[in-house]
Amino acid sequence: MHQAHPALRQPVTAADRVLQEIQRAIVEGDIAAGSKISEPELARRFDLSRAPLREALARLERCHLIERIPNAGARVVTLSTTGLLALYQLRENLEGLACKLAAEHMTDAEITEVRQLLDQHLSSQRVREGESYYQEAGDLDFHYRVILGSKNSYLINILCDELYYLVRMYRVQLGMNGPRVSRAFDEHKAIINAIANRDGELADLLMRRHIAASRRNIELQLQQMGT
Amino acid sequence: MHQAHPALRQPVTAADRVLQEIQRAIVEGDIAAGSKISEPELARRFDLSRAPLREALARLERCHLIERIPNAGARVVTLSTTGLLALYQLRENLEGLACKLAAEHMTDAEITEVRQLLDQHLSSQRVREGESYYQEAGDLDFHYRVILGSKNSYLINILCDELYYLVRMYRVQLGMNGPRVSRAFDEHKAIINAIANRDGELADLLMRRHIAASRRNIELQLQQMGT
DNA sequence: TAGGCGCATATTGTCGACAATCTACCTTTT
DNA sequence: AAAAGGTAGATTGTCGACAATATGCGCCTA
Repeated sequence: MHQAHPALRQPVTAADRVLQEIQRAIVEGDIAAGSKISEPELARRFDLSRAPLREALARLERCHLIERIPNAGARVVTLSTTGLLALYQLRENLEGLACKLAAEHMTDAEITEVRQLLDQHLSSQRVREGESYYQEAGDLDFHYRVILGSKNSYLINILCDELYYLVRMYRVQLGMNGPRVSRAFDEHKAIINAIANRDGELADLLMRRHIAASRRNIELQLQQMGT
Repeated sequence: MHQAHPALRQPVTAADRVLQEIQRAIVEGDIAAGSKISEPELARRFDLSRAPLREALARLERCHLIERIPNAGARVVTLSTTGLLALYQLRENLEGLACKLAAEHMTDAEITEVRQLLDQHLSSQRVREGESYYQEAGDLDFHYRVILGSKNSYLINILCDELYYLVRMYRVQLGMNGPRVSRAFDEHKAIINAIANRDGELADLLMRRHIAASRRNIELQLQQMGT
């Protein structure tokens, strides 16, 4: 049997469990951005020893949610405009590539599934006008599918395991709901159409634009906050 | 003082030291590709306890040199054609992006340094005609500089910390010396020229071609080995 | 004889304690 | 009074032992 992707795999070890809990806590701001991580404190809080906790911290560092300095401890990352732009710069390129590869490698069945997913989103989105969480979850779901469709394990690993938690953290903590909801759906549709037509070049272009639009939207919000 | 990049930072902790040793051992095939990793054995071999060893293993997994399965242990990665192609596919894109960004962000001083580096390589390469190791080291050095020049920390992290050990492993173990030595130098020159001219688009294109050429070279060698 | 079950062994995951290092406050000196 | 040094406290890094899980062999059964 084919091994499920690590990100989707359910936790089997104590380190896995505490990793997911801390990940959620950091992403949702339950543990404040920029705050110092105390190993003894977290160990007490989650009721386990420091060994599995440190294993979890190592993986948190891997997905850029914390930064560690030897003998000095770990801090939760601080969110910044420059950091966000650097992250989206990379996303634009990597997800563009993912689209191009998805156009080559996705099966017709997988494409059909994504289309069904979008139809689902559309109907549920009509009901919950502008409710940001569902939009976000749906958006991430779409992007996940396309990324997995690239069939490039390194690319999948980077996007799904290492970058997306940070993307979500920015979205949640800077409140990126915005008025892009319905427009994003149309863009998703156009992207999956290009993939279905096996037009990798177009899919690449559309995805880059899609993410660039999202990035501009974020920049505007940040600018307004700054004033 | 600005913190040096992790990859270049000298080891301060026992886990750091053993990480570098095992990294080297795996990359150079001293620990065979595909072989099982025994924690107790390695702990004895490097004369430390399993705690720092496991820390090192976590980081080895991060740079794709080993694969771990919970409760079942770790194996050194197996080298494959499909894996190599997936890796280079990503490199092409990411280093292309790095070039584009380097054209925007590298200082004139940094560009001058890279040019001096290339001149050094050229002279030392004339002496050691076709000696593959030095070529490789020089090549990596050039790529490192350009990547750092992108000034995008996420991109730097992915390329220098997560992907390059595996690239080196393929190069060393599949013996990628080849006749591309002098041609590669010319390509490097062209790339740094484009960066110096602040022509990001061209630098991107040239770097993609440069890596694609390297990839085709590898494919040929693999094909010949397969027959 | 082939296949499946169960136990012995070995390996990984986790724990609590100790050692090494850093941080912060206080003292001392110019 | 400001700066440098030292010391106490806390935190991280490392260790050895125990618990939980997987691997492999022998045995039993069909």
